[in-house]
Amino acid sequence: MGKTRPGGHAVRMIDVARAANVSLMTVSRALKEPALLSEETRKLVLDTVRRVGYVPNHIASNLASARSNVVGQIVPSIQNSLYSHSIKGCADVLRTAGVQLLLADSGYSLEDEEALIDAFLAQRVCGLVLHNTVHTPRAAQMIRAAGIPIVETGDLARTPIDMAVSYSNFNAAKEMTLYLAGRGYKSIGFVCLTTKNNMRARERLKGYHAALTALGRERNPGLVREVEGGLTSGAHAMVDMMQRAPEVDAIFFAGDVLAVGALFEAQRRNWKVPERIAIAGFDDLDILRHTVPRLTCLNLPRLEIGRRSAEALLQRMRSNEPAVPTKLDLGFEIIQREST
Amino acid sequence: MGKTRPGGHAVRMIDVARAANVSLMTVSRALKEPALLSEETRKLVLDTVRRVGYVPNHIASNLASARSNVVGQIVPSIQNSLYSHSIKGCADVLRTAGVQLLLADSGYSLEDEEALIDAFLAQRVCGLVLHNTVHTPRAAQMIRAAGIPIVETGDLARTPIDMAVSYSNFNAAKEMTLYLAGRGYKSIGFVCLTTKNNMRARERLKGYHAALTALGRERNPGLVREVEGGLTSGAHAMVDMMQRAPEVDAIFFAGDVLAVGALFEAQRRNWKVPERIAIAGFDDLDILRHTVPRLTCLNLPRLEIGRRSAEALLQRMRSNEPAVPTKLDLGFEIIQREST
DNA sequence: CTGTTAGCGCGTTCAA
DNA sequence: TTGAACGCGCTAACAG
Repeated sequence: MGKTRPGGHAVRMIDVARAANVSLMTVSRALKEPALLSEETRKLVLDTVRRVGYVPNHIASNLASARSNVVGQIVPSIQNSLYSHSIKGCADVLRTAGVQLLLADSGYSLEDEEALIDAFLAQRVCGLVLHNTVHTPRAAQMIRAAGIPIVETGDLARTPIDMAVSYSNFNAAKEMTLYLAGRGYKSIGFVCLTTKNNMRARERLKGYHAALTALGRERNPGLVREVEGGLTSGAHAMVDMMQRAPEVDAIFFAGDVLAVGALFEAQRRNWKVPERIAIAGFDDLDILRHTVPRLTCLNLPRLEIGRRSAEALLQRMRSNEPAVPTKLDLGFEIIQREST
Repeated sequence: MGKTRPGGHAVRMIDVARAANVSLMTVSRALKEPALLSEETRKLVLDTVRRVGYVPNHIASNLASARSNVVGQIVPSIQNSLYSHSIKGCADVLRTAGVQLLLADSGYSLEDEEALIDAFLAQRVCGLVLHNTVHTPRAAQMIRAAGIPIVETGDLARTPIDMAVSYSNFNAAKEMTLYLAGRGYKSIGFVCLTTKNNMRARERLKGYHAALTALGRERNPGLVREVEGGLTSGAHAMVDMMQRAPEVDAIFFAGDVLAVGALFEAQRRNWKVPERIAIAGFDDLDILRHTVPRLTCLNLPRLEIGRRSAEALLQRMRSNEPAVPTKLDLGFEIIQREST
């Protein structure tokens, strides 16, 4: 693709050196190891750098030093606000360390993820953050072969490739189900995203089932729905479930904005929440705090996951320690509001 | 930062060449210009590439060819869903061209934007997308000096540094105001984000005023509020305005989720919308289609702006044309719903 | 069609 | 504290 400078020649380090009447290495040091130079020389060089408008060439620097200052992050969807919190956390921490963020979304596809990992490795990223704990065999193998630190988020991987930073979808779904039971709901419905190709949804469903088992309740297929994302899906799932299983008194929407969609539908139909039907959501989206009634949900450490992932990468990069697999469970909390 | 391969040596192009018993250039060509090779050689090389697990080193490639395949994008906020649509559009188009996206957020600060531009130029990005039409003098000068294509979005810049792809905030705000007047509202309030340091908010306010002038109405400071972002701000602004200027019959919330916050507040207070107060929003957030009542708003081509920005960059990169300043106005539309 | 030569801009290493 | 030589992994330009 594009020539870096169609318009002319960039100022190189050697140009600065000549302009300041020092060697190239002195310029290099003034920029990277200023302590090694006399104050006089350092000042001269840095002034010259500014005067001639020199912009360091990290790409050459990276090649020469066999290091990189770019981290790659792959999320299922850039537009989904849940992931943007992780991205933000990651970007913030990386920035303070002078590391750049290469971003891409996989569209929930393992094949696309593999292609992106390929591309990122070709860019010689010095670390990787994946919102995924399942990968194609080739992807996993490439990452291992690259020997760079990598953090898997999105769920607590049983056997991380390298490191894992997340909460447990299983536990979160289980605890919320138990919590609803504790508030007296006898027939708790469960709605999640399609579990096919979505390990996180699968874990949540398992957690729901585990809670039923713990409660000594029967599984009832009529109380479970797998749907696509979106406000409309949540609305449909609720209406449908209440028709086919009229005994349902609470629904736990374990995904995205499903709960909000259901709540709006209830408003439209003038169904009282929680009297007629109780609703609980998964993520603490901003909006859940402002609906009428406000929605009970889980509070997941999305931003913190991004931050801690970046920190884990940076630490591993600095201390060239061997890749000791590490799991970091950041937990979650249940937020009680008026909808349950 | 991190060594690229703490664990061992990467397979280089020369290793592939030796394994396949050809010259290094033949490997390079098999990867970049396969048409130049005999089918036999090409197949041999590509097989070897796979067999030895070679991952191209774009960083070396970029250095040698003085090209880059990374585009940088800077948005005010990564978490704001408005911008994530632009990011998505940009990322999608770039991906099909094999170009990567370096992302960062400026936090609405010009100084931070300047620092990021610095960092991106050091990474030798081959193009830049900025959601901003105002920059520090040094930032603008650095960009020009770098000679790379750049797209400014977020508003239609009067004099773009290079190219501009956007809608006009001025026109959008003006048209919506006129539209509300056309629906019979006599006293139209206006709420926007703090205009200090925010050219887009400023343009919207100007558009509102221009509409009043066109309508032959007086400006009334009691009908204008500048607030911080957030659902709560919208709610407060509405309540406050209705107390101090009881004649207000419609409020145009020209920013973010302000309108949603106001609507929720109205629900809480049992104020009928639009009978007691009409509410119009700026962006067509997903949720505006699902509230009760659904919200009238503008539909802005956020995704398309990202896509077209990326396309503009790619085109400029391919044809080494001189930097002819270009403006692309993608327009907007008004979506009438029940709230007005 | 394939190979050879000469760098890209910088950091590492060693010498002064 | 400073400098010179060499090479990172790859591509451009030219030769065969």
